Formats: sequence, structure tokens, C-alpha cells
Amino acid sequence: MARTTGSDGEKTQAAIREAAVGLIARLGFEAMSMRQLAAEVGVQPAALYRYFPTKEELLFSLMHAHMDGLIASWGEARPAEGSAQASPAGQLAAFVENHIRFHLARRHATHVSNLELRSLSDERLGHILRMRAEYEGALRAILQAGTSRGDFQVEDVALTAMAIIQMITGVIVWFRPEQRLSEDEVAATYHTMTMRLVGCADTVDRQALRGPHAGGQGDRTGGDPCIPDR
Amino acid sequence: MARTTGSDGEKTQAAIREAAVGLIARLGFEAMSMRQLAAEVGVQPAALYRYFPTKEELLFSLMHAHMDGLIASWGEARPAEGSAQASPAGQLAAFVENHIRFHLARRHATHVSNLELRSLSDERLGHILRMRAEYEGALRAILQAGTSRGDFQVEDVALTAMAIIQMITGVIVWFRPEQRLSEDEVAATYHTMTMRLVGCADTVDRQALRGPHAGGQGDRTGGDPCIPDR
DNA sequence: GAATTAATTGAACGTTCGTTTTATTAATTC
DNA sequence: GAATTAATAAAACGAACGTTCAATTAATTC
Repeated sequence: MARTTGSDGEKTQAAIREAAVGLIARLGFEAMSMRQLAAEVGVQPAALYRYFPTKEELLFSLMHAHMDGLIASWGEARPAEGSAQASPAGQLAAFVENHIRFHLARRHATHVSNLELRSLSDERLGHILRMRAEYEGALRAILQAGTSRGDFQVEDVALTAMAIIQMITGVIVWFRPEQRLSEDEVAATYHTMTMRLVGCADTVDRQALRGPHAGGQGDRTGGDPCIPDR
Repeated sequence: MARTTGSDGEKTQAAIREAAVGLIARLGFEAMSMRQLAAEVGVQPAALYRYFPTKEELLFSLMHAHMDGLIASWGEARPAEGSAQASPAGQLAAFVENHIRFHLARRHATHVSNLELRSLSDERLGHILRMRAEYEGALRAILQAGTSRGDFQVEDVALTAMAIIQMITGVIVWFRPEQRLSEDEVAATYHTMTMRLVGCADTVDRQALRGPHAGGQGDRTGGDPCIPDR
């Protein structure tokens, strides 16, 4: 036999990508064989090479698409300049929420992007790392802005950015959809933790810390920078 | 040839372990071949099988030793009961510091333990995960104690424990010994971030938040729970 | 409806893999 | 110093790997 009835290049490629993400997440890139992948898609091994010239190029393509999606997602989710959420605290909140939701919706792909960097050639690794740096740069910019304005208390912007990324990406390690916590609850909790991490306490914290006689920061006018206007 | 002059089982085993940790960290477990490992040790492939019956058992042994060391390290570093550092804040500080230092000193082994769980059989995976749960249980206990006493403000102990572990383990991803920050500085910064994360602000934060007229928490006697007595 | 293109099969290539077996030599024991 | 044990070498096993190539059929074009 050769070409099968109803076969379609685009559908096959999409099926390959999906199956590859799942298999690599479960077994690891090196442990997954092209034969296994072909079997999962329901196709002969040789057919894979119509869509991806090598196994490594397949991996790169998956990672690239993931990073592309992540950067695009933040581009759409980021508060518009001049909006009420455009403050550093508002931007940080949006960043964390977008990150959590994006990764929860793509647990397998995130695993692949995080664990399989070793299997890329230097050149392709550099490409992915540059995309990653671009994304993390957005977070650093937010932290820097908030720190300059005095809204955040961050000693080391780069280190804090790494710590936050690590913390909020870690959600995919333990979160299971069928568990006690909903996606909303998880996102909210991570938001709270992040705000505390950057020294931008929320209302509850502040009341508890200030006690009944609290006078606030005093040296800043306007509302609380950590609670954007609605 | 056969047995070589000066050959010694214990030394060879140690050399295999060390070389394996390095190779697996760099290439990944599946990507490392037993031939590569043997070459790195300076021995024939067959010689490896005198010390480890299979490749997987070698991996398991490395991970097991790592977790054993980590748990033992915490056992020695944990503040003695009744000591000044035995408060939840003191224990949390000790936990974070021990974790950071232990992992910084064993970056390769940590990489292996974190990234190669997929390559273990179900049974061996379960074994390692149980050790991990034991270690993380210590952190949860500290968070629980601090929250019950009111020293910490943690909404979800389990989630916060995961977040902290993720954050502080992440240090090995970016830290390079020759970089601008010393191990001490890194440990101190992570300590600060952790304390903020659990709502246990340090002196600087509190003063800034309270302002000049601060009255403290008021409802608690004794010193600040976040600053253990010396 | 013939010609062309897209999609896939089936078989094969050379290589490398984890592992085993047997033989050989160094160190240790008595 | 002979017997025994520990440590390794050398060679080989079958299986699986990523990949290629030629043949074949479905869909599309003209």
C-alpha cells in the first residue's frame, strides 16, 4: 500500500506533533523511538520524515512552537499602557496568571521544553534560550519598574525573576486537574505568594502586620500600588 | 590483558559513580551509553557490570545516594529542640540554607535526581518518591507549625511547600560558581524571599511597612518570631 | 480522463545499544 | 609459593536505533 484514503498532510503533521509531545513528556526524548511515535500516530516510521527531517528538528519545532505561544500569550494578556492594571503590581499579577494558565493548559509541552534542552544542538539550543530570555526579560522589566517606583522591595531583580519563574513553572510538577484545587484557586494562591515574594503585601497581610494603629507607608500618595484600581 | 596493576574495586566504583553523575547530567541518562561511561572511567564496558547489574540500577543507586545524603544533611542541620533556632522561623531558615548549600555543592547529582525520574521502573520510582516525600514532609511540618502559631501566614501548606521547594531547588539552574554572587549571598537572598513568601517579614520589611508609628503585632508577647534569639 | 502531485508503505542500511561470556592477570590468603 | 579470589579485558550477541530509498496509491489539476 501507499497513500491511504483520507490522508492529509496537515492533519498528519498535527497528529505527529501531538503524539510526540505526549510521548516525549512521558518517556523522554532520547527514550522515545521514531518507531514508537509512528505507531502512536498510526503511520509507518518513514512517513514522519516527510514532515520533520530529523528527530532533533522535530524536538526543536515543538519547543519553538511552545515558546512562540508563550510569548504571544503574554503579548495578548499584558495590560494595555495607561490602563488601570498597567502598574507594576498589575503587570506582575497579569504575568503570573498568564503563566500559570498557559502552562496548566500545556503540561506536556512544558515538560518537554523544560527537560529536553540537552538534546538540542548548540545552535538550536541558543535559539530557544534566546526566546526564553526574551520572555524572562519581560518579568525582569516589571520587577525593575516596581522596584524603582518603590512598590516592590526587590534586592536582586535577576535573581528574583529566576526564583519567580521557577516557582510558578513548578505548578505543572504537582498539579493534577482532578485534584482538590481548581485552576482559579491555584492561580490566586501563586499570585499571593508572588506578591509577598516581591515585598508587595496584599490587603490582608498589611492589616495583620500593621495592627489597628497602622499609618501606611505615608510617603506615597494615592492608593495602594499592590491593589490596582478597578 | 585482564586485571590491571593497582586496580581496586572501591576506587573503581567511586570513579564510576562520579563519572556517571557528570555524564548523565550533561547528556541525559538515555543519551549516555555504557561505552561512553566506561571510556570516561578508563575501563572496559564489561567492567561496569561488576558494580551495577544494569544501567537502570546504576541510575537508581545514584539517586538513592543523593536523597540519602539530603535527608541526612537536614537531620544534622536541623536546630535542636529547645534551642534558640527551634522556632518555625528558625527551622525554616535552617531548612532553606541547608537545601541551598547542599544542592549548590552537588549540582550534577541534583540535575540527575530531578530530570531522570522517568527512566526508573515504577518500583524504583516509588522508592525515590517516598524519600522525596519524607524530605518535603519536614518542610510541611515547619510551615504547619509556623502557621498554627501565627508566625507564618500560609493559606495552603502543601502548595506553599511545593512552591518553596521548586524555588530554592531552582538555584542550580542558573547559579554558576564563578558568577557575581557568592554562595552566602545567594543563600541569604533565598532566605529573605522564603520568609516573605510565608508572610514572615524580616526587620527591614516590617519597618518599611509599619512606618514610624508602628505598634507591632500587639497580640503576641516576646520577640519577633521571624528573628530567632541569638 | 490523463498527467501530475501529495502522502504513504515496505524493506532495507549501517550503526550503536545494553549486556553476557570466557579468558586472563593482579592481589590476597594460607 | 601454591591456591584462591578480585578485577578486568576482549570479543561477541541479538535487538533496536535513526534514517533512506524505491515503489505505490490517493487526491488534485488541467
